[in-house]
Amino acid sequence: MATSRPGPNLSRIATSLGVSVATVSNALSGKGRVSGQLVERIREHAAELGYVPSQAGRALRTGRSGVLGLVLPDIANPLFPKIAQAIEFAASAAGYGVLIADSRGDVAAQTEAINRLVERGVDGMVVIPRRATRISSAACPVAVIDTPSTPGNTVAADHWQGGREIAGHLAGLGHRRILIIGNNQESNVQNDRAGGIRSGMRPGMHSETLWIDRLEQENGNGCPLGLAEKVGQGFTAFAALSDLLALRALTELQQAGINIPTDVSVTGFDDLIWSPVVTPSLTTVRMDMDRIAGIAVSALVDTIRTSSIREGVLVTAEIERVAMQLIVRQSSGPANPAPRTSEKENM
Amino acid sequence: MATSRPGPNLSRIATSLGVSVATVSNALSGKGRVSGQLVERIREHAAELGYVPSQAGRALRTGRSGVLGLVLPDIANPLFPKIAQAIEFAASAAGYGVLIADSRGDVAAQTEAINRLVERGVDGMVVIPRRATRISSAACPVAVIDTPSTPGNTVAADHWQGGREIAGHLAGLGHRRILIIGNNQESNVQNDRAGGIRSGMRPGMHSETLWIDRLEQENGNGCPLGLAEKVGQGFTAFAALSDLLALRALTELQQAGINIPTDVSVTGFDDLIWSPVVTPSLTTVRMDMDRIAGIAVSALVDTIRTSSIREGVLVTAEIERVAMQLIVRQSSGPANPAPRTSEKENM
DNA sequence: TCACTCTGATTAAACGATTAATCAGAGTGA
DNA sequence: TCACTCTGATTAATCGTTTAATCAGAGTGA
Repeated sequence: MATSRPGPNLSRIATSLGVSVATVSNALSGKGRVSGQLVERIREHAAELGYVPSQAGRALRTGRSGVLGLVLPDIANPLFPKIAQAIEFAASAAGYGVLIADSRGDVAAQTEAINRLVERGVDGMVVIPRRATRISSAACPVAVIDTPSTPGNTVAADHWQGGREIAGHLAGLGHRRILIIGNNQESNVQNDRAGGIRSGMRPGMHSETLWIDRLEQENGNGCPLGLAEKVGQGFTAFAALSDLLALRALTELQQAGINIPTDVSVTGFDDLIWSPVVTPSLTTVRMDMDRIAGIAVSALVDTIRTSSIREGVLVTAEIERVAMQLIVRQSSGPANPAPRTSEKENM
Repeated sequence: MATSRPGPNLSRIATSLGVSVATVSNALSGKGRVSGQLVERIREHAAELGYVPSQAGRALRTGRSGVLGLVLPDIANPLFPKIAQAIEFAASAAGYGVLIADSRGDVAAQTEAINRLVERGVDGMVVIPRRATRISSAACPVAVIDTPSTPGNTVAADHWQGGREIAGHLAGLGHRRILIIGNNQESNVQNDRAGGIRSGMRPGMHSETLWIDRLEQENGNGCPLGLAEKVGQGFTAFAALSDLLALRALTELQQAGINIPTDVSVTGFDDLIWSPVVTPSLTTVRMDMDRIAGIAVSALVDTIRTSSIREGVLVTAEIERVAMQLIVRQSSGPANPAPRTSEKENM
């Protein structure tokens, strides 16, 4: 129950040096008027005492906690490690801590998670929204990372352009019939990626889109996608809208005895952890998460600094879209004019 | 710059009701002596004003922030989503927030991350340590989640037993020669898993262990593992020590024209997100992260409640190991007495 | 009636930092 | 010398909550 004081505080330093707390505070923050040598002495002494300012005291006085919230409604998302890492890094560099909030599940839980963060006094938050939900702005500045086409988006990877990269790459390899494999038609991100692919196709090319969640509603989770059949229909390239889907396609095709990239090509999105190490390694498109996180966080921090306290605003950044980068690996190759599923050549 | 007051505070409620702040505080926390009806009135009024206690004020007074730190030195780890989700859920249920800290890289960075958390005033932290590092306990209670064989471990999945499950499963399918595929020999977790597999093998069974990092030091990252050759040497089962490695093995074998599970079996660990959806879906062993997180957090919270402030202790829990659960899917099947790599049957 | 206890409330002092307001003293120009 | 400015420091209030200490009043037993 004891509320002892573990570390030294301002007043300890002050009395120990025979000056006032205000002077110590000013010296350390460099704000008031303190003589150069005194500043020196105070800083030195503070350092040697191992002084760490109390966030609680500061927060109480200033009304700012120095903490940002990170809301990831789709936390099972395999992109999470990258996102969390990038946000934490950027925030930490700006002197902020990162409080995570997960809403397992529905939109109500997302709102609830946001409220929890607000109650904990975050100064602002970064939200990667659940598919197609709008953030009714909370009681603090909010930066949204989704996709440039989403209204209210702060900054995001240019998924549309990423799609064009994929289309261009496949077109250059001579592919004419492309099957786009998506998960959920509600997802802004996936829609933009698919749209980008379609818009990047050259005359004479044809695409079809397969949305897996529909298929799974009928046939159960993890059901076969029937890709071998698609190969029979003349599709030579499978452009998945995420690396997880690409992996699923890759293994299903391989299991059916179809060789990649000899028979057909497979591409993904995101450059997730397994993409470089599967066989064949996955051609994909990478987003510069560090850059995106950096922009989001610095825009957020700027807004926090300039806006009055507890104001709910959607943060805007100068750069709203960050280019994606095509990573060509082994899973894509020249189009095979007539791939056969029944016989195959080993190299 | 204005330090305005966004929400109502204790004194607002107090004056509005014509009572003292202390009474309001007591009524809301149920601590002092307040008459039943007054408690009722105060609670009601607080609720309708939408009162939210200031964490800063409380933290300053009590010396507790209500925040736990989560240190994940190996944040790129694909297990991260599950861990973070489970910890956040458990902490949130106990009334705590979760501050994340990532140390990209070395052990020094890990220490630095821990310090950052301490500076932010966390009441305790959960650490998933970098391979084989010991946590020199910080200035607050620390719960460690690694593996039961690690000294100082608080609670963890029983990786050894998980290994035995795998061994038993493969033995039951008639496999006699097993190749264990690990990543890093320094990892306590992987060593325990491998040890469990070996200890669970029946007489007449034989195993060999392939550590990938060595291979990659010579041949570069993402190099082939030469598994087809191992099949030629009579190995019929490949027991990877993580699902990522299993995936790598699976695709390499498939690409070499070896059918799974007809020719050989592949198993993993962790039941990561892709395990159910690849073809063939992956037989693996799942850890009950929710349970582990629950135990770790409640042990941590208990320690925080009872110990005096800022004391650095390694938390211990009653239950130290949590059983892993075998998930049998399609990637494992009866041993094929003489698998051939050059020809295969499609079902 | 007096001394005492018990109840239900209030008072006031923290916690640690920030910052506006104040102040002492030195220097300066007329 | 006086009025003024400038510098370098101090004083004191404040943020919102918790909690030990205090207090007024009612009830009680002798």
